[in-house]
Amino acid sequence: MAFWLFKTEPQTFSIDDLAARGATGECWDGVRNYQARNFLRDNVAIGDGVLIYHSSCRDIGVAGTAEVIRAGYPDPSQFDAESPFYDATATSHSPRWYAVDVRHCRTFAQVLGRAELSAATELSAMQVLRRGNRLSIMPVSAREWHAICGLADTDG
DNA sequence: GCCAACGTTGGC
DNA sequence: GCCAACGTTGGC
Repeated sequence: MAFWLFKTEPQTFSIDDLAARGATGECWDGVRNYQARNFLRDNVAIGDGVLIYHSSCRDIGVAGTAEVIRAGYPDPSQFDAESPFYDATATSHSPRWYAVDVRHCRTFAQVLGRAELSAATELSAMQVLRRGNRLSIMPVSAREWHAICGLADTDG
């Protein structure tokens, strides 16, 4: 079992939106970066844990957790001419972009902000905390995962 | 709104 | 295949 961090802008799709999807979960589509695509296509597996990270908003940070319920498959939005994620160069025979499905597990009492995360020694090397980081899908170590769950448990 | 950092594009 | 220009991301 592996752990991941997925970024999302909550004004577009938040942890509450994910929670509202219940056990059905949500297709995590629209990822248009090759490194992130490769993770979705090749590495993200059913049962993996996902930190839901809110970016570009007032309360930046880890908002809760989710679980992968479907591994990588061609992102349907690349074939949808009406979608902002449409990619005319992609074909069903040769898809370019991938998605996974996730379902909500937990909403933290408070969003764990960057200052709080940075203060934890176990999280000193966390990729999302690195300056200039722009990856929207990135691996998280088991140690980081457990440290963050621990912070959430003792928070609020 | 600013600006640094990054990924992508396109001319050569 | 290099690399400068450009557009985007994302914290502040």
